Amino acid sequence: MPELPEVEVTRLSFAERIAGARIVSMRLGKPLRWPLGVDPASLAGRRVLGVRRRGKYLLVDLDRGLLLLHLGMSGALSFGPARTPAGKHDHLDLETDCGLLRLHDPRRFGAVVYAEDEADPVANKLLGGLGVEPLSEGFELIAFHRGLRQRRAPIKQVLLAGDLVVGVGNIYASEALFRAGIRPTLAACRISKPRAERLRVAIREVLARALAVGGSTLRDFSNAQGESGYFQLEMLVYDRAGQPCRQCGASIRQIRQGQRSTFYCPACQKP
DNA sequence: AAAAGCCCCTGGATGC
DNA sequence: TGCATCCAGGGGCTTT
Repeated sequence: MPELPEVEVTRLSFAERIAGARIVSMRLGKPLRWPLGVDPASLAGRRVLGVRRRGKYLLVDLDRGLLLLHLGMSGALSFGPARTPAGKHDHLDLETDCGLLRLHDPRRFGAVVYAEDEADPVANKLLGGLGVEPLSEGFELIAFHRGLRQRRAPIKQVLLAGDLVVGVGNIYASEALFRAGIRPTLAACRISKPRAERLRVAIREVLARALAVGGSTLRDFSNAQGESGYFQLEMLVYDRAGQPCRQCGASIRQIRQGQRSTFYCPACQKP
């Protein structure tokens, strides 16, 4: 479910409302990807300062320590008045005096991890190897092209790896490569500087557009206010195997790369 | 160092 | 209706 736009949309939908809230209690459901790393009861009484995002992680800053949240493949957050008891897939309930922050995650690839600070070994292990933020000033051509040049793997998989640039997942990798006219199977090191610039711009535009329309809701994504996204209506290649390219009419192809589906137009995207 | 595979887990869609 | 198989928006870890 959640790539950078969905995570950011989620953050924007509750960050201001939860800022300043006092934690009343914390309840965990079934195990997520990693243990919390602290006694949940010890967080009672702490104050939430704000919510930041790094890649696909949300960082909930407390007056002491922080919580790292990851939505994995099927996670979604909600924040508001607690109106229903925790369901079988609600694996985090953070009760505050401003509302209940709840993580719903059927597949449990998500995570809730406590760290004293970002230098904490636990936090560093998760955040330390992350690449540049694609929507930041720091995402510039020279370093991006230099990074691509030292990778022989297919460009799609380099984008997904997240150590060069973060936040680009399976949907937006296919979408950005289509907009850049680049075949997903092309070795990253063979992308010329002008094409790298096209790709850089395409990544920014696709992510910014998805963010602006609330992300993509394929199955069940919704932000912390329960609102769904609409980028799926604008997808040009993802999940469109066999359908005509919206640009040239050729049949969209689907292939497997690293056990993930990739979609592209054989005519518009050059090897 | 980089790349390729393997898992973690549940549920929905599809096929027989 | 029941059951088996495949697929899904991620990414850390282990092995080449």
